[in-house]
Order: sequence, then C-alpha cells, then structure tokens
Amino acid sequence: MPAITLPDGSVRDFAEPVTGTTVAEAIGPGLAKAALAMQLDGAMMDLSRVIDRDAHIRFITRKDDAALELIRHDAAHVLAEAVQDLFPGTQVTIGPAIENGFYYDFARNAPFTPEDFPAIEAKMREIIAKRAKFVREEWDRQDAIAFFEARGEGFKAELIRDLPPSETITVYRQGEWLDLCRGPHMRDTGDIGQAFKLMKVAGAYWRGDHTRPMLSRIYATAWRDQKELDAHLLQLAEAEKRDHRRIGREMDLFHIQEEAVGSVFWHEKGWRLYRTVEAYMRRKLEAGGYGEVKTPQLVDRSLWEASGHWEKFREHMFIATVEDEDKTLALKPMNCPCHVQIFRQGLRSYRELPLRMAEFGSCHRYEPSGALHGIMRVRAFTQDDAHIFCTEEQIAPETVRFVDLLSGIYRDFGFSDFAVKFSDRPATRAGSDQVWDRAEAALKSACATAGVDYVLNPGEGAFYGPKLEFVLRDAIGRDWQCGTLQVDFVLPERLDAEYVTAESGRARPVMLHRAILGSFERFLGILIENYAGRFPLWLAPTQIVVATIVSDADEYAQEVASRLKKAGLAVITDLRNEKINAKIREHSLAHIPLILVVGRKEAEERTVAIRRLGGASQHVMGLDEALAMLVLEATPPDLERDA
RNA sequence: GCUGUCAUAGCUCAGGGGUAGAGCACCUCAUUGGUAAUGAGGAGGUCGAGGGUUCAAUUCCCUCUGACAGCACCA
Repeated sequence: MPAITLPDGSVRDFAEPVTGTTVAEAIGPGLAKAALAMQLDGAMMDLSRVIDRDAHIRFITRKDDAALELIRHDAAHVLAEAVQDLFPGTQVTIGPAIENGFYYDFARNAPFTPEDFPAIEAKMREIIAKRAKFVREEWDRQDAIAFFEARGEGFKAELIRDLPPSETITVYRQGEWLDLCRGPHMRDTGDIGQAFKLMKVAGAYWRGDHTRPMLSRIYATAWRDQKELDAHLLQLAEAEKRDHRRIGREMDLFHIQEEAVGSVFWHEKGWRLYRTVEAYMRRKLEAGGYGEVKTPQLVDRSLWEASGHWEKFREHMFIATVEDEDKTLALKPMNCPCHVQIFRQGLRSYRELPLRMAEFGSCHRYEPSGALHGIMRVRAFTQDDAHIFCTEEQIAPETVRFVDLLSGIYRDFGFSDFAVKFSDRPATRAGSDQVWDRAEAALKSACATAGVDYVLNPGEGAFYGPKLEFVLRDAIGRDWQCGTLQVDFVLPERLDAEYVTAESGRARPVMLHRAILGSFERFLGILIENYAGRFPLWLAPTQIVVATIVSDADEYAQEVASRLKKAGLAVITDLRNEKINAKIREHSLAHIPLILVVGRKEAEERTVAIRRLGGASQHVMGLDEALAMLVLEATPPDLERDA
C-alpha cells in the first residue's frame, strides 16, 4: 500500500489508496487548508487524484510559483464559463496560461470589445464567489466528440479528434459548466482569488494558422494577490513610458511619417546617437580584424536569381525599373550576394582566409504592414553585417572570436546578460547530412570553447546551415534577439565563390553570416528603451547644457561651452531669461545627463556647479578640473581612458 | 496581410448634425532670479484623405491612407 515520501525525506505509509487531500490532512490542518494541488513524482495533479502506489509528493500552495499557473489556468476556465453564460452561442476553443496571465480564444460572429469587459469580469467574480468544485472526469473519446458536436462546439470536437490515441480524454466540471481539459486544476473556483483583470481583445487564427478562421481572443492578467497585480500593472505603465516611439518624439530623435512608411527620418539628435554607435562599431570591427566595404543598393535581377533570393524572397523585395532601360533591379534585402561579388574579384588564396568583410549595409525589405513597429521593425534599415569567408576548420575558432567580440560589445552598451539559442537542421534544407553533422559539430564545439551555454532550438536553423542567435535582456527584463551567426555552405556554391588551396587546387569557402546589433534602427530602439532615454554620457546626443542664473554670466557660460565643445563634447547653452528652476526642470525632463550652472559667483571664481541627471545635489569645481573630468567620463568604453 | 480599435492645435486630450475647446509647448512684454514650472498677454486647427446622406457634416454612412494592440510573418 502506498508509501508516500515528503520533500523532507520522511515517509508516510497508508493502509489503502488515498487522495492527495487525505495525505495533506494527515500531515496537518494548515497544509490541508493551503494545498491547491500536488506534484506526484514531479507531475502536477489535482488533490482529488487517488494515489495507489509509492510516490514522492510535494504540495503546491499559494506561495509556490507553480500556483500562478494554476490560478491562471483556472481563471481561463472561469472566463470561458462567464462568456458562454453572457453570450450564448459563443464557442470555446483553447485558453492557456501564459506569461503574466492567460487568454481564451472564442469563436463568435461579433468579436468582443473592451466594453464587454466589466460585465464579463463581474460574472467571473460571481463564479469565483460560488467556490464551484473542479471535478475531473474521464470520458470515452467518441462520447466526448459526440457531446461537443451536439453542443455546436465544433472546435472542441476537432481538438479531441486530433489528440493522440494514447491520451485519456478528460473533462473538468465547475458547477454546471464543463470543458475539455488536461488539467490539473485547484480545488474550486474560489482558489483563483480576485487579483485578475481583463486586458485586451485581439484576433487570433485558429491553431495559429492564417488560412483558418480568426477567433476572438480575450487577454487577461492574473496574480496571487492584489499587490502582485498592482505591481504588474505598474510595470506595464513603466514600460509604456520607455516606449522608444514616445521618447524618440520627446527627445527629438526621429520621426516616421505616412509618405515613407517603415523608414526613419533621423533628426539631428537621433542621428548623433546613431553616429556615436556607428563610430564605436567601426572601431570594434577594425580592431576585430574586419575590413569594411560598401556595396550597391540597386542590383540587377540576375544576381538575385543566381543567389536564390528572386525565387525565395521576392515578395519581400522592392523592385525598381527605369523607363529608358529594359532592366529590372531590386533594392538589396541582404548584403551577402554583394559581398560574394567582392570576394570573387581576382583569385583568392587560402592564405587570405578567414576573410572578414564588414558593411554597414543599407537594406530594404517589404515587411507586412502589421509587422511594422516604430524603428524596431522597419522596411529600410542598416545592418552591422559581415561575412566571414573561411574553411570548415576555421568555423570553430571564428565562432569563439565572434562571441568574444559580441559579448564585449553588449557589455559596453550596458547589457551584461545575454542568452544563446542554437538552431539546428530544419526539415527542408540544402546540403548533405554529413555537411550538417560537421557544421553543427563545429558550432557546438565552438560554443564549448567559448564557454557559451545555449538552449537548443530544434529545427529552426536556416535552410543553408545551423545558426546561433544571441538574445539580450534589457533593464526591465525583456528579451531582444539581436546577434546572429549562421553557417552557410550554399551561397558560395550558388554564386561560385572559390579560393586556391595550399595544393594549388580550388575549393569553396564557407560563409559565416554574422551580425551583432542586428539593425541599427532596432538596436537604437532597444537602447532608448533600455535606458528610458537617460543615456550614459558617451551615448547621450546632448551631453551637457551650460545654464546661466543671471545674464551677467552669459559671457562666461559661452566660454565654458566653447571649451567643452573644443574638447569634443556635445554641449548647448541656455542663456534664456528664465529662472534657474525652470531651466533645470526642462533639461532634466529632456534627459540631458549634466547641467553646468553658472552665476555671478562661478563667473568670478572660474568654476562650474555640476548637477547630474537624477541627482538632487550639485558640486562646484574649477573649470579646468571639470573639463578634464568630463572628457574622461564621456570617452567611449573602447577607447583609452587616461586621465 | 488578418481581426479589432483609433485619427480634433507641435504634444496630451475634451467636445459634438448649425464651420471647435483645455493644459503644456510656441511668440510678445515685464521680471535678473542660486538648483525640477515667474507673471501677464498673444498667435495657432480644411477636425487624416476622398465620396455619400442632409438645408447644413469635423460629428452619421462608405472607401482609402496611416497609427496602435494581438495574430500571422521576421527567409
């Protein structure tokens, strides 16, 4: 009869099979009250499930992170019941727990609107207050299909039909209402609590397939208690304040307008930021052994046909023609075919490999309108692109070298945390299995050498080779995929790139496609959001403002500004007839990192009062001393910082 | 691209079948002040574009364009 091992190692013997509830009660009334579900040998289960064999048990209480998923999943069921109660004829489909909450997809002729939310939420609270017990039932497959068909729940019936034959069909009841569900659930609807909120409605394709019907999805957030819910809502509000589109306007960095959808108008300050990043990258690439090139924007169709883009990528390409010439050209969506053209000029020797060819390549891609997002997802962008032409043996050392370069760059931009995804061979691919074996093995061993831990992303590689994707985490915990390293055996073949081997033979180089920032537009958007516009000094488009207290200090302020400017700092003066309070407030709101205040006293003593953004105090320094300090502080992180 | 929502002054937003309003920003004048808003005055809008209904449309209807959210896409 079951011997049940608790997390502390102690064992309880029971004379006959028992439910989780019984076990909890046997341990103590406190636990019996707190337990929401159990983990039996690691598998989450309802407390009502009978345990008839020896097992390790762990009870899930509200304190466990696992409780969040239970709360959210149960709340999804309650949402579905509420909706079917209020809107008869609505079909239920699926409703999983997701990060921060849950959603439920409904099939209904008229989609839901946020105006429906108050009624639905009220109904949900009603159902929760009833404390309806969750009851698990195992049904016969055919009976279940017939049942849901008879109710007009065609989507549910389809789900059951598609479940693998080995799967037990389970249904959960809560009061009068029931739903097909794998479970597990908590004891009753009351366990959900009140800390949830319906957030938004959205269309979503049935089973994520754009050829199938669009359903009406309701998103909600749910937490253990009101405090957690409030914290989450606050975080959403904070994230909105960081929105690069808002900051871009407020800081006068860029704009986008109707006549050039998906392209950025960089304003002076935004372009200064862009150039700072570009200059930094140029230095890093130079130091990293890359040579920079620049290739054409408009390239004849024939090259795209040869590269395979015309066949595989045409719908994403901008095509251009001219009246007087019978030619079709395309704006390049990628730089690789052009780089191969440079490689192909003249005979290449194995001695030149690895050959690292970098370009700040301006590309155009016709992205679907719904994909566009500020400067993060655009149709005209510049990649920090490079292709490394090398031998197969050089893949591993080049990968190590690349990861080293990339991690240093991310660190300099303030991202200490990044993750790596390893995407291996997809179902449809070019190249033999042996080549794939070699390419994947080379990448893996390179990761090991470089000390890179990766998560496997099975089957997600490019058709021509495996790839690494570098995902960085920003200041508020969001993930952004920026860097990539792709191994390519196909393009050198298609575009006939070759080099002379040590034995005077000819061989195909391997191409490594790689980017660190991804696109400048997107990366700058990430930087803006990561820093919420409060850039470190070396990146700030305007680094310093010299603000006067009285007009008697104007002349001195201009002298200060001019000396700072000569030292290479981005400085402006504020000599307006405004009170110093107003000036400080305005420049603080504009996120200028440093305000140098000068009044009569400073002008007489040749000092400046330095106030840092976010700081409440200021300190007074001699002008020469301040100048030296600021120049040092504004030095980009890759340059010498000698005092 | 799909579904939904939205589009009024530079920005944030109110309004509503009888040709529009606030706050901030902007301009002018007064004020020369010591670390997050000095005061007073002024100017500023084909109400996204096109069509329809109506005596009359910024308001109602249709189409288009764009934005936003999600889905699909991100080769």
